[in-house]
Amino acid sequence: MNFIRLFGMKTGQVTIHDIARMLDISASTVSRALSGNTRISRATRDKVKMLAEKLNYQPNVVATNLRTGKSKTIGIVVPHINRNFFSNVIGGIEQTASNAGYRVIITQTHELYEKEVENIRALINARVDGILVSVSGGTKTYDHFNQVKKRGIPLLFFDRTIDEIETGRVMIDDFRAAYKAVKHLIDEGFKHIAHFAGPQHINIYRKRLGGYQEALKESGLSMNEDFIFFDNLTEEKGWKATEKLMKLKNRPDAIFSASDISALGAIKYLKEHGFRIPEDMAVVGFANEPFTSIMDPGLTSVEQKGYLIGVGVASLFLEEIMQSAEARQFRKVIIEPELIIRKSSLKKSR
Amino acid sequence: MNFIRLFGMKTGQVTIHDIARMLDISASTVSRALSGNTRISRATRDKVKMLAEKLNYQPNVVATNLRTGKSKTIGIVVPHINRNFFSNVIGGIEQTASNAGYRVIITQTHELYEKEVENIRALINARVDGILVSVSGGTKTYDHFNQVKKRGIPLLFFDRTIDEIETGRVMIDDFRAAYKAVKHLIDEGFKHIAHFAGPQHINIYRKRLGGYQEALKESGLSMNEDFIFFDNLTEEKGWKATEKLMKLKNRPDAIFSASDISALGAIKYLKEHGFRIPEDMAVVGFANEPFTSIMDPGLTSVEQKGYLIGVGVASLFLEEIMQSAEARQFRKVIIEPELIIRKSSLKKSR
DNA sequence: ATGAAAGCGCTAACAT
DNA sequence: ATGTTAGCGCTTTCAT
Repeated sequence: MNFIRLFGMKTGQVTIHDIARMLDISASTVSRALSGNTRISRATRDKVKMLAEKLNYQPNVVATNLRTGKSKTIGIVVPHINRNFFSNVIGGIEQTASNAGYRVIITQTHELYEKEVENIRALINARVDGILVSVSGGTKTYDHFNQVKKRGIPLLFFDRTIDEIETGRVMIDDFRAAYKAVKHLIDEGFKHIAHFAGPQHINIYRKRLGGYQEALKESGLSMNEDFIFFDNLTEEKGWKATEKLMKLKNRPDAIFSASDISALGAIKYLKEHGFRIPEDMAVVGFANEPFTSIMDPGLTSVEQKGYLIGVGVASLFLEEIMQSAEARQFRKVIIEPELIIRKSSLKKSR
Repeated sequence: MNFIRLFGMKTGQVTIHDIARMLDISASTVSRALSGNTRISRATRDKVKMLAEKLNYQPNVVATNLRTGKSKTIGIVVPHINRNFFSNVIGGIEQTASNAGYRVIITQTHELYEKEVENIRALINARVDGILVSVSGGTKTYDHFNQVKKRGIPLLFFDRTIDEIETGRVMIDDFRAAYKAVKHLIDEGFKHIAHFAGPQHINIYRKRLGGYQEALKESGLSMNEDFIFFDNLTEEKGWKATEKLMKLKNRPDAIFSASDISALGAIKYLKEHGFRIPEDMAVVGFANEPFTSIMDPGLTSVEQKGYLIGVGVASLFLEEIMQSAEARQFRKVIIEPELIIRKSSLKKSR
């Protein structure tokens, strides 16, 4: 039984030892030749590279990861992978990460705290080099995040962040986004602006309400409590809220909705009841969902720059990993939102 | 210098050796106790588990992967991660995979052959246990796929497949989808049906044209060459094609478009020129993009069941990995498409 | 029921 | 410029 083992038996794949044996040199020399950086003779390097090519050698990065303690992998945790905004963010992360030689593992929480804890644990076990999180709606305690930090793994938040935990983070300025949207309506000449504000225990919705109030205040417009709704931001709730608004004695002339989908509900109600948009009622949404450009009239909305957020948070990660754990400073990047103006909010003739 | 090393120094994380040392037993016993399956005394198992818990031990899966030659990871290759259809597929894969203890690495090709080759190589190097691919538009040669098979890594295709390579695959029946759509129009009483067919070098578009033809033939309706367009399926091309159709002496009374977006172009043209939908012209699209349900009138379209395709291809992978490489048989799963009927195609009064 | 030892494939400190 | 050696953390035979 004296076969010369030519290929790794388990995997059936070529290893540096195979190459070493065939060239009668040591494995470390092969390793050096392939990584290129160490001093090695031109001749052996060429020999090694050619043979590696010929045998179609592919390095086992699992072994490298174990040896070096790095995985060149980033873990992502999002509520839903297939929500337009998040898949744009993921696209941005993937692009930036892969340019820097990192792979990306994606997990979703479905807004469940338990799933989030489990995903974080799995990513730690996989020894990812960093974890990028948009926090689930159901998250109450933060121990799992502190675990990540305690282990020295870079943790970054995007979009849905937690103030209590010190990390790098990237988000859009919801206050300013709302301010811009309402200011635009005011500039167009609308004076009685309603707001679908959403549940106020959620951070971003509070900020959007704040921006709405600020814009009104700044322009000396009064706030009308009957004009503000705190329902969930569904299409149906948008429809119903609009119904209520239109039955008031003093109707508003514009709606700023904190979500596109409830803005859609509003528009459906208005159309069904023969009101003209924007003449009888202007509408502005939030998120710039693909359908907003397709509706008739087009729905003015706030673009949240998902792709840019992804690029930003991945870049922050790359920055952070360059620094020693002690030198780390947690940068906060606020992305300026953009108001995409369409017909649903244009009063002035142009 | 006689410190007892308590924790792995590189990673700063607890290992089975730390636990072994503290309990004065061997690492293999710890390993057994934690994996649970081998015969071990109840007492030691409990001791080990409690200490592991207390120290918050997290197994290093990289080490396990190296040792076992498996990574419990599936690689996915798609053209674009943030296209609605693909992100639904990915959602289905992620769900199914994570239930079976697999993680998922996602890569995108942006329809580029070179990117596809590179991604496949990276996934091989990462020693993923399987690779699930929806082939890029730019792919001309198949050597990179054969590499995967040669290495014994399960390879599966979904949606965009390659007939020349023997693999498990999951897709929808495009022929039947088109047939159903056109049959529906015929049943509604439309007799002169145009088709935005798309570039015919692409598999699925040929099949859709086939289904269109079959439905016409079966109903004894004649085909009119002026009614078929082979342009790219953009909104603009849909608009222009419709313009041409409406200027014909013998106009069609319905359009079946192989994509929603060009159907949208058609609808925009029709609305802008005062034609009523579906009275003057019925329209059916393909893909059931979110906007189809939001338009007015709603656009009848073919639902491609992305989530189901994801579940299907992940399940096929799990099946395949149970079998020895020799016993493998490549199952082909065809998902029955569903026609989502909305107002844009309803002639009969109801 | 438990331990000793070997090794997955790679890298890197230390030699020469 | 190259080889030797050790070890990343785990699993798994082979002993006892």
